[in-house]
Amino acid sequence: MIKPRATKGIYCGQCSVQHLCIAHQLDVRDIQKLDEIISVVKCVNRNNHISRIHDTLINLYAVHKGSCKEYWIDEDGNECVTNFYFPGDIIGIESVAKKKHIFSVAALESTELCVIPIESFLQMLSEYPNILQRFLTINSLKMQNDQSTRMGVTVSEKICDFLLNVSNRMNERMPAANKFRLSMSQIDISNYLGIAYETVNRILKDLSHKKIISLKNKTLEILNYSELQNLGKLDYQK
Amino acid sequence: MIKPRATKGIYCGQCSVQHLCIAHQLDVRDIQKLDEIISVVKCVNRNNHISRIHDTLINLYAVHKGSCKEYWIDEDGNECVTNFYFPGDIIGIESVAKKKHIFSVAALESTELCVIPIESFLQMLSEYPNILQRFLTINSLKMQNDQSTRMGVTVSEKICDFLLNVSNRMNERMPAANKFRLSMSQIDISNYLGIAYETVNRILKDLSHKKIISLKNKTLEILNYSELQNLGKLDYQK
DNA sequence: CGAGCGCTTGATCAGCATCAACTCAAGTGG
DNA sequence: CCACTTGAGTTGATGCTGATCAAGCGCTCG
Repeated sequence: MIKPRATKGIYCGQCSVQHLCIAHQLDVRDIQKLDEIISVVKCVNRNNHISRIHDTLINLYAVHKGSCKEYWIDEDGNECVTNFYFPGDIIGIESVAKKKHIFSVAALESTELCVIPIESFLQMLSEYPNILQRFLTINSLKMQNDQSTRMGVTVSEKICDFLLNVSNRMNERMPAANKFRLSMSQIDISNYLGIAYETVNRILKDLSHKKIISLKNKTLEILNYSELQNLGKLDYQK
Repeated sequence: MIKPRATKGIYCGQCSVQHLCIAHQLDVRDIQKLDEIISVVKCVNRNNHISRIHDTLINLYAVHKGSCKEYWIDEDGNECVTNFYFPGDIIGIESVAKKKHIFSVAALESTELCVIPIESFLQMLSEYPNILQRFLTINSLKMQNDQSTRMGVTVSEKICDFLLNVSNRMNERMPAANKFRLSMSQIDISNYLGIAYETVNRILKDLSHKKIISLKNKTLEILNYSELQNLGKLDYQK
C-alpha cells in the first residue's frame, strides 16, 4: 500500500501534473527538496479510504493518479460529499487548522497519492519562499473552486456548472481531450450537489437528448460547450 | 477615508479581536513587524465598496470594526452573496492566486479595515515562520467555514445553520453576549443562501413564534440554542 | 452465477419560488 | 419641513420544480 516513490518512478520534476501541483514553476533546487520531503506513494483501491474524519492530520496527499471523494455523514446517515479530487490536487489543506481531518476521503478508482508529511512540509515552507508562494496560490485556488460550485439556483444550473467545472479541470490535465471518464457515480454527484439522484439522472438524460453532452458508460463528452455555459450560471472565462 | 492606524489608536497588540486575526499568539517581535507592515486603516460607510470584482489585488483587509458582504452579480443581474466578514476576518485571501479580486466587497455598516499590502505581507511570511503558521491556519479555517455553510438541504436547515454560524462567530468576538445585531438585511441572507427573501422572512418569523429566536429591529437573540441545532444540520461541537 | 449496487423511468405531491399588494421607516429634494 | 421616493420587511394566493415513493433493469464483482 505504501511504496517508495522511486520504485514507481515518480519524481515531481517528471510528473505529468506538476503544472497543477506544488512543483509548478519551481526551479531544480526547490523540486529536489520536494522530492526529498515527499518520498513515498500510497496506493488505494476503489472505495478504500485515504483518511477518516477526526483522524489526526499526519499527511497531506497529492493525487498522482486516479480520483477521490471527500465527504462526511450527517445525523440522518446521509453522505454529504464536499469535494472531488483529481491528479495534481492536494487533499487535507482545510484540516491544517484543527490538526485533525475534518472530512473522510475515499478513492473512486485505483488511486496513487504522493504522501506529504505535514510537519516537515510546513517547516520547509518557511525555508523555501518559492514553494511557499506556490502553496499559498494553491490555497487560494481551492477557495475559489469551493465557491464556484455553490452558485447555481435551479438543479439544471447546478448540474451544468458541475459538468463545466469537472470538464475544465480535466482539460487542464489532459489538454484537448474533450472526452473523459466521470469516475464518480450519479449518486456521488447528487450527494455533492444536494439534490435527489433521480433528478441527476433525469437531467443528464435530458442534456443527452438535447445533444449538449454525450454520456455512455461513464464516459462524458461535451458536445455543445457554449450551450452548457448558457444553461449554467458559472462564468469560466479565463 | 485612509488614516494612519496610530491616529486611531489601533495596534495589533492591543486589538480586541487579535485572538481571531493574524496576531493570534504571536510574540512581541512578530506583532511589531505586523504593525510595521499594516500601517493604515481604511474607513468605509454603509453600502460603500472596499473592493470591486476584477480590480488588481493590492491589499488584503482585516476587519477591525463593522462588517462586510462579499458578492458578485450573475448574468441575470442577481446579487450572489458569497460571504460575510466580521471583526478579525481577513478579506481577499481567495483572490491571491489570480492577483485580482474575484468578488466585490461592500460595507454593511460603518466599517474600519486594517490595510495589509499584499506584496510586503507575502514577503514577510517567508521571514516570520510564526506569522506564516498563523496565516496558513487562517486559510484553513476559512475553507472550513466556507464548507460549513453549504450543508443544509431544506431551507429551514439552511437558515438555522446560518444563524448558528453567525452566532458562533459573534460569540468568539463578544463572549457571553447571546444577543447581537444582524448587520445584513434579510435580502442579503436570501442572496447568500440562494433562497427567496420572502421565505427567509417567513422562517425567521416561524422561529420567533416557536420562541427559538427573538428578532427585533435587527437584534437577534437565540433563545433555544439546542433546538436550533436540532433544526439545523451543522455540528458545532468544538 | 447470484446478489447488490447503480441506473432508469413513472406517478404523486409538497416545499418553496413567484407574483402581488401593503406597511413602515429612512432618506431626498423641492 | 413636508411630499415623495426608495428600500426593507410582511403576508397571502397560486403553481411549478424537484423530492419522494415505487418498481424494474442490467452491470459488475465476489
